[in-house]
Amino acid sequence: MAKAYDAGQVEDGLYRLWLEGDYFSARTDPAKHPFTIIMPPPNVTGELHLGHALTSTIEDLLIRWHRMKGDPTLWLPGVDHAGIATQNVVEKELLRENLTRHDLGREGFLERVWEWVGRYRHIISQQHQRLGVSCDWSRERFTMDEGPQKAVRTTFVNLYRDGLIYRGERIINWCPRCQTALSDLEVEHKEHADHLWYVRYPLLDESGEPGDEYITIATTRPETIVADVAVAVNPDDPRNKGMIGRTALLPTMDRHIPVVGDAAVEPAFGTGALKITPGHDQVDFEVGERHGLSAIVSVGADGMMNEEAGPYAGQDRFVCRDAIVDDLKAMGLMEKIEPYSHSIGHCQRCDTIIEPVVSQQWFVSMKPLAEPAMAAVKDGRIKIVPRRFTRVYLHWMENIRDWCISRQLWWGHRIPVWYCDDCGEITVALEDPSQCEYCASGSIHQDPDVLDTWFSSALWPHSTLGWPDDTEDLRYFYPTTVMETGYDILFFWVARMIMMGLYNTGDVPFRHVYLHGLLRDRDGRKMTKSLGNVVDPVEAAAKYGTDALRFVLATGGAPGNDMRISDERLEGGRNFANKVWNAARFVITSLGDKAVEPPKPGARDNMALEDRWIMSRLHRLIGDAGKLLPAFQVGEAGRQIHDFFWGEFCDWYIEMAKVRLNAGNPSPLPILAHVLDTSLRLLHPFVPFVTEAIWQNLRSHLRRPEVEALIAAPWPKASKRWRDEEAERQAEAMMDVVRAIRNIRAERGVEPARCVEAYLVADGMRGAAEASRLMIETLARVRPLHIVDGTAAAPRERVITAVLRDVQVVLPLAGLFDVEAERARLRRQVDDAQAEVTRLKAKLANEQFRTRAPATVVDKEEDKLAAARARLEGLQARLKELT
RNA sequence: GGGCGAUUAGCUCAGUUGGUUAGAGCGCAGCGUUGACAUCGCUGAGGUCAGAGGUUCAAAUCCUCUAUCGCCCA
Repeated sequence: MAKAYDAGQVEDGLYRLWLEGDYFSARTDPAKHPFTIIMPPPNVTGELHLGHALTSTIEDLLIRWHRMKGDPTLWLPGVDHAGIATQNVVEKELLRENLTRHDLGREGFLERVWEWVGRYRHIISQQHQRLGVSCDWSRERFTMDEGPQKAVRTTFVNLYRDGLIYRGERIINWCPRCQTALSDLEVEHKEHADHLWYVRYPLLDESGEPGDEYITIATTRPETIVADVAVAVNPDDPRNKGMIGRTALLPTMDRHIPVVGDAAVEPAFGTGALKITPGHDQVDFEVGERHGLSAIVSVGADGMMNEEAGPYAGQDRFVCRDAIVDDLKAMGLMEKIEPYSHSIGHCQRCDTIIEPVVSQQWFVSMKPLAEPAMAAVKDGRIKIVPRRFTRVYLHWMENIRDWCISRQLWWGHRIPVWYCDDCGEITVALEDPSQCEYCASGSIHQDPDVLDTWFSSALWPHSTLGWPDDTEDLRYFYPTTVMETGYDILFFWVARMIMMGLYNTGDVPFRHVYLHGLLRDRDGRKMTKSLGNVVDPVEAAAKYGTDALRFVLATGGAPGNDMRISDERLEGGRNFANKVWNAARFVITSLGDKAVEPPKPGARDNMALEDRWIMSRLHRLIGDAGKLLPAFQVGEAGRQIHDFFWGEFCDWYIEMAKVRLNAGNPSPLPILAHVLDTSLRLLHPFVPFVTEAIWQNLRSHLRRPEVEALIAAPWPKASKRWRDEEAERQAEAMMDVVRAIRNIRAERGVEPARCVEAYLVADGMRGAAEASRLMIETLARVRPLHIVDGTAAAPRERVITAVLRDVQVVLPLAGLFDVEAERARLRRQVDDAQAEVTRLKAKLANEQFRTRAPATVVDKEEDKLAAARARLEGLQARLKELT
């Protein structure tokens, strides 16, 4: 084995080993419950980012863990066609050839998109493999595959026939740059420092001519004045009493518009009078409907003012704003302009300011779908981790609004609706129809629009398993076990999957939702291309090793919390992989050509103290990991395994084992091999490559290896028979002795190579001390170590003493002895011990504590007090002798 | 306007049913190179767990309020 772990050297080969061993393929076993994860499909737009790496790390971890537990596992990978996003990137590519999609035509353009898809699907799966994902590639799906296409169309038809999909004229969010309608979720609201313009609308007098009176409205959008159809005031607002029923003259357009009364008008806003523009505002649209007002649309699809804008036609909407403001000023109708801050919708994709506009689109009626989706979470059929997101989910569901699903794009699932050119009726069908289902006319044309990408995503957990067909996979793997994704798409995706899963299959799509946090750069900023602070997971994996990246992602934070990623952290991950590698290198080298059996708990009483200790610690760890992982506490589990491996196995056990090995005693070898083997199993889901690489080397040293590769090795089981409180207590005490001696040596500046004489006042720990003599001598560089009973048996003059919980250490360092230093040292420790005793005495003197606290807690405190007292007495006696 | 989260060592973060002398990594200080590992080891310094009340025998952990930062929804 190489002296340092070189990830780049081994990763590709190991992935091939796993592929060739066919470990990723899902197998059904009717006798067992499967563990299933459907991978959130990355967009086919481009390359994976760190968020994908986090997703695949956690999912791979869960999958590998369950696979080792012996559960039939399915991890199904896939890719999303990502309607707008992909259309945008392909259009950008065309632009470099000075082409638009219109130059190619719809069919030609789609050909180009499919070329793109071919290229990027490949790149994405390569990148995933680079990250070590053990998903079932034979079941990989694309949202535009035939199966998912059929699922989309079936769902649309069913919803339509159930009256849950309808076509209507509503205010929708229009992106003038993407030139498509968007759902509410695709709009990001941002605060803008803007203005509030106060505009006077002249009122007509009895003769029907504009008189001296006017009504002043306040608006943030003067350019839409051209589409005003009314002015509204609150009927309860005394300021505008008498206005209702009158007629105003619309500035710039000279149109007569009524003043209406409507309770929706907020009297506190501006002047209490609102301009009503039903064509470009949600609230105004509703006011318009109540008052039978027509809607005028004055902004075109491209964001330019249209012919309804009269003199302003052809101007950009914001250019027009300035022009109208100037004109109003010139007409003397601009009363005042105030600074005003409000939030404005932007296209999530391209950041263009959204134009709310009345438009005919297809919608899904959400309320009936939301009800069962809320119930599924409320009654626990679906559990969301972390739990706090349950409320966020329910709140959104309770206030759900209809979902605009049609997109004016070319790339995506075409809406399965045909319009009859003769009778005007609509045909909605699974198979492309050749004639109108009402009048049988052959003159029909399909709706040109496509569906929101998230419509097909919503079906993903069942469409990937074969729905609407009744497939074996669907029957066995659905409902799936875990949906793991970022909390930022809880509404976009998770909520909609629950709704559609229930609607289509009658069952929930998954049992658990695990939401991870967002990744940020070292300064806590969101990673974006424009900031240039994006960490490329493949680059990071290449530089530090895939395991390093995975370990940091898996253990660097807590569920649902955002996480910062930095080179320092990745270095830490790399160092850990190297540590594991080197510890293993030591064990394997020590084994030579031997093969060993795992230790048996029956033989425990004849084993060395440190052997019993590490076995006890190991089984405690297995037990803890076994509780943390099912609770999705993957970070905590990983940290505990890490701490055990580095802090106990490497720092102590291996060092202790060397003492015997160097004396020609091979008895630690089975323990070394077994603890390493077990640790590798526990670590494998976190750091699959380095552990597999090591295990391939270790395997021939195991007497009966159950399998060919670690990926398929059984997950360790915790055994009570290995738990040994006594050994833990004794071994800890002996390690404390080593630490105490090292501490004194460092403090007194004893040269590292020099051995010192030491006395260990062992008393009740005599047996452990005798057993640990050589260990203490070696690790603390002591020679000789005298083990004695009672402080009287150790020297008193010019000695440095450490009083520990159960034992005392006495170092007769005559040459380095300094009375003042020793006195100060002891005083500090006496103070500490005194404070501890006082604290515990007070606690135990409290009658309430004794009666109300559980007996085990009280006992524990009693023990602590006894130990603290003994220590204090020892320290005081020692201090007295000094003075 | 409503909701959620964060606030713990110089920095980044753990700490899930309340019971530790509050932990880790990085950084810092001192020491260390004859075989597992300098991608390392040993030793050490460093925290009134944002603030104020409260519940409790016991609070970093539960409740209320406040402050600062961030996010979501309207």
